[in-house]
Amino acid sequence: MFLLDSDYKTFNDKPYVRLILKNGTKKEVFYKDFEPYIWAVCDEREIDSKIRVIEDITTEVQNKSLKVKACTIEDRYLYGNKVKAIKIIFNHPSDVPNLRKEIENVTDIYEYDIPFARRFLIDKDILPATEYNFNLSEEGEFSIVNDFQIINKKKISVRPLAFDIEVYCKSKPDAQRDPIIMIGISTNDLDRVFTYKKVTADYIEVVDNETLMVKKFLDFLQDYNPDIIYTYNGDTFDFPYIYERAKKLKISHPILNDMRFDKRGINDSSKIPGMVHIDLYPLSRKLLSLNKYTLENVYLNFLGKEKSKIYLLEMDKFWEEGTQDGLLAIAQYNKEDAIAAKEIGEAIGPLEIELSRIVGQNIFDISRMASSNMVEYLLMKRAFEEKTIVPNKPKGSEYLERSSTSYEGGFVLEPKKGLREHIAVFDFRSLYPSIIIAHNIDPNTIGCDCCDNTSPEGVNFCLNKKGFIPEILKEIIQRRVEIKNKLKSTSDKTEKTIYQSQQWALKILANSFYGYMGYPRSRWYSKEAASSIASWGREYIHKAIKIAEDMGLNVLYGDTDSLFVGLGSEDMEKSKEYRDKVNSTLPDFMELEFQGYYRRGFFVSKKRYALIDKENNISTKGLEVVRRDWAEIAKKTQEAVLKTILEGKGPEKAAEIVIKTTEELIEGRIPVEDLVIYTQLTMPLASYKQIGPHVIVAKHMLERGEVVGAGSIISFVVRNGDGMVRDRSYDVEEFKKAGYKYDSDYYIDNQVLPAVMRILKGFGYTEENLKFSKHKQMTLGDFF
DNA sequence: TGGAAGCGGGG
DNA sequence: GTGTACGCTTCCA
Repeated sequence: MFLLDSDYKTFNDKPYVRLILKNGTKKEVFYKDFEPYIWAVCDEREIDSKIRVIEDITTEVQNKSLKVKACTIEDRYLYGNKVKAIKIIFNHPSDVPNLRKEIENVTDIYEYDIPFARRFLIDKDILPATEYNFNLSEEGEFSIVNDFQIINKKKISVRPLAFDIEVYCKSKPDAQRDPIIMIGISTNDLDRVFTYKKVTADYIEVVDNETLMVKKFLDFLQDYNPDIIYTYNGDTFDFPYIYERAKKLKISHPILNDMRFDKRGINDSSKIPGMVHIDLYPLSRKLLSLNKYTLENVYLNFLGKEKSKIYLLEMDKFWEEGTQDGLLAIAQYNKEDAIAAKEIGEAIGPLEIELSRIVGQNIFDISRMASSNMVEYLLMKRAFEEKTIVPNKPKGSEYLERSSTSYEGGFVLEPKKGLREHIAVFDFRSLYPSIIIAHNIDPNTIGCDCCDNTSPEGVNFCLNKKGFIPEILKEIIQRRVEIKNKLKSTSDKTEKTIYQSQQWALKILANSFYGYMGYPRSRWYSKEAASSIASWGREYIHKAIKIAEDMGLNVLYGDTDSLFVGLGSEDMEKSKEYRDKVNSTLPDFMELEFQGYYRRGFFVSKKRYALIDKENNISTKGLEVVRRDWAEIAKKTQEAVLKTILEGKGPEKAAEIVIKTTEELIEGRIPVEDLVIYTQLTMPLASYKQIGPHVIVAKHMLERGEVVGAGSIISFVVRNGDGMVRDRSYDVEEFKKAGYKYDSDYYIDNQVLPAVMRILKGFGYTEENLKFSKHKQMTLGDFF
């Protein structure tokens, strides 16, 4: 049996930890005797009197009087020192925030903000997604956990389901108005699409109306009872939409009662207890480095697969017309989206499971946690084992102070601009983790007189004192080495997937320790540690650059732990020679790795470059404009420029494209559709202090009786004339109806040129020589 | 120049 | 839920 998910429930004012266990089937069980607690530390001579004060604290909440349950004295460590700590035990987790303020007036407190169910996993040393023997007994209608033992088995089996909905809408989907037209499902057993207009295919099930379709889906979910639900953006779209729509349609269903929505600013989440919802959109953003995170793009770039496309307008039309072909096109698209989500889930899900097993927190939480947060839970688990009290998160003022003090990060070499051929890319393997271990960098090892271990920043770290963080990191690195060896020696496909995910999980964690110590919200924050790590890193990359230059190699660019070297030809021997030479000078634990060869590329400025490999795969960094607040003409022109240069046709050819576009703009030949800029109103109109074009346009639309407000996406075009841009902006309909002419200067100077200049700046072009001019005779010489 | 505001994915 | 939250870029004032 393994733990799939956990939380807690209250019965008769007492908290019970609820565990969802899986063993072929799912079982809900409870743990009775876990008590919420926090730590208090004060001068040892005052312990008894402080305890008496704490035990007397009473507070009223909703006519109920709250008191702490009990206090005990325990031996603990705090910041490396042995202390007698007061363990303050509470009756219920919600008593902690209610009594906390008053206790804080009496003495310093710790570990007051660790959620109850998470605390349970830490203290009881239960790893989710890991096989255990749970000894259960029945008490009335409840299953109670008596005890448990871990079984060392690496394989668990989970039952996934992915789904996706399609909505019929004219603008932004609104659950009060716009119906769901199809729901697609993909599992290991079947792929299915539910809809309610007549269309025939073996995977489609047609019901009478939307209400029955939604019910059918909810029934399916309940009957299939998946362990994991994969969606793409289900946190903020599919789940809330189904919920709202079901409410509107007056559907009642047990699944709806179980759904929970957690709105936390940017981090919304949707969940059904017992079914772990993994939203692949935020995960893809976290794990993959792409310049666009549409399902289509992730599917293509991560799995190398394509799926059928459909335009929103097309979908509306197909649904309205209701022809077999049209409906089939929507259904096919819907099905393939669900399949894509499932396949991406199968590639990423195992990683989340491994992270969950290593960090010791629920898969659901892990899939939504930033990696620095995972590091923190890992450290907290270890701290508990070592009887160490966890440091507090910074309070508001301290957080602000930490945020405002910056330190020098990695070294970034100013790139050699222009087009280059034969580029070898090298990376230091785990540069920062290696430094942390080698130099024993930890908030508690800072400052000693006994060791010769001072960072270029001037901070000394003791090598004789045990460093909590480097110890844990060392174990992670060692585990990863072992797993990579196992990976090499197995040919079993399932084992390979597991090892692959395990080593990926360990790599993510190892690489997050540096960021963790420099992250202002960390419990184990240390600016000295983080800045020292970075300073040692700079030293290593400088040495590697020096070696390249001594070998006569052309270092084109470098950033923190990577180097881009011009080889002059496709000289793999030279590349190897360089790598080996650097490695012979590095300490054992560190290694420069050859990452790849690119036949062509260019560097514009720090963090901005593009490369093309032998298979014509283009990778870019910091260049592309793919956001909706850029007009199509800017995106199109930029893409053409990028391709032209990387294909080796020369920047002159790219410049010609730009000049031609500006000419077409001036002559009014660009269709209005390519000039639309989309901007969302994020607040009520009255709240705006800075009035942008979209705000004015929205006001006009409102005056005309159109429904716009917070959340509306305003599309506008800029008209020619003088004055502020915002006073010349109109929504597309009005712009067309009035027969306005667009402002070519605006589109040239604020859209096309900034987009292409990101690239062409590196080739010596200025805005001026990319604009079409009737009077100017262009020659190559003008450009340089 | 600082700070306000928008972006992202989904249909 | 013992948790109040991103990281960057662009433009207005």
